[in-house]
Amino acid sequence: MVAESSMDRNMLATPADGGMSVPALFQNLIGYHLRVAQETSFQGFAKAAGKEDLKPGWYALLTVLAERESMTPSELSRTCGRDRSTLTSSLKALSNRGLIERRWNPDDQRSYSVRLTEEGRQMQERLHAIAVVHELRLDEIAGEDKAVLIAVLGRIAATFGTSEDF
Amino acid sequence: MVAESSMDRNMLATPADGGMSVPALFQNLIGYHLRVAQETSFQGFAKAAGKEDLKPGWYALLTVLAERESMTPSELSRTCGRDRSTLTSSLKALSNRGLIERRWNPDDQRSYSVRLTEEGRQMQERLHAIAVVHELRLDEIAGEDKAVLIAVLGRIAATFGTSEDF
DNA sequence: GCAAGATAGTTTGATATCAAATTATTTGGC
DNA sequence: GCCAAATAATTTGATATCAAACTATCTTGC
Repeated sequence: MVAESSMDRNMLATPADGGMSVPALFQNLIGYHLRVAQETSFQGFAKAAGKEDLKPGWYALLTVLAERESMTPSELSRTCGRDRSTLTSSLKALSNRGLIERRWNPDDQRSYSVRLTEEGRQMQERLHAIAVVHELRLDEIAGEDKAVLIAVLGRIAATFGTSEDF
Repeated sequence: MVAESSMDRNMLATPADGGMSVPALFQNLIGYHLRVAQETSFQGFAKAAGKEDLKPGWYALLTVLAERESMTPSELSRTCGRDRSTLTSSLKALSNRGLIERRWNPDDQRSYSVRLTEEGRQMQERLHAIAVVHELRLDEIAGEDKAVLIAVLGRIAATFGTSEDF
C-alpha cells in the first residue's frame, strides 16, 4: 500500500485558524495527536508541491509506477488503496497531461497496462524530491525519537490494519 | 480544533487488502507511517462506532457541544475545523435525528445557537465511550513510548500547523 | 438615519471517494 | 463447443468537502 488514498471521515481536526487550542478532553489522546500531526504534515507537503501537480493520488500513482514499470489499473488500485472506479478519472487526467501512457493488452481485450512517460518520470522525481525535503524536516523534528516513532506507528498500523479490518 | 474534519488529499495510503507490503521507497519515511497509522487507527474507531452513528463530523460536533453547552454554527465551524457550508447538512441531519436543538438568537435574526438534546448527550457519551476504549488500545500499543509519541506528534503539528499554513 | 461594508447562514459548483450496477471479455464446467 | 461464472474497466448514484456566490441582517461612518 502506498499512497494518497483518502480517509473521508476523520476523528479529529487540525488547529484551523488561530482558533481554539486543544480541548481538554483530547489533550492526552493519541488518536487526536495522530490526526493533527498527519493532517498538518500533509498540508505542508501539499503546499510545497503545488495544487496543480498534487492532485489527489498523483504522487502515489507516479511513484508506484516508477518502481514497477508497468501495471494495470486494478493492480494500481490495490497497491494505492483506492477503489478502481476512482482511478478512472485520475488515469485519464494523468494521460491528458502526458504523464502516463496506456497500452492495450493483446492477450486480454478487457485490460490495458499503464506506464510512465519520460515526462511522468520527471514529475515523479520532482514530487519525490519535495517529499524528501519534507521528510528531512520531519526527521529533524523527530530527532533521536525517530526510531521509536516509526516503531510505534508501525505497531498501530499492524494492530488495526491487519487483524480486524478486512 | 477538535474534530473529524477531513484531508481529502493524502500522501500515502493504508495497507488495503492483503496486497503489497510497504514499498522500499517508503519504508523509512515518517510521513508514510504517520499516514498509515492514522488511517488504520481511525478505521478501527469507525468500525466500532458503526456507520449510522459516525457520520463524518458527528463525534466531534457532539463532543464540542457537550463541553460548551451552546454554540453557533460559525463557532462550531472554527472549532471543528470544517467549512461553515459543510456544517449546514450535518446540523440538519443531527437535528432530524433529534440529537441537537436550534434556538434563534433574539438579538440577531441571522444567527441561531445549537445545543445537545438529552438524546444527543447520550449519543455523545456512547461515542465517547467507544473512543476511550479505542484510546486504551492505543495506549497499550504505545506502552512506555506514549509520552514520546505524543511529544513528537505535537512538535510535528506545531511546526507545520502554525508558522506556515495560515 | 442612511448607505456601505461586515457578518451569519445557506446554496451552488467543482472535485473526490466508495459502492453497486453495467458492459465487454475471458475462463471453466460439463 | 457452449453457457455460466468470474474478471477488467467504466459508469452511475450517494456522500462529503471546500470555495465562492448569494440572501438577509446587523453595524459603522458620516
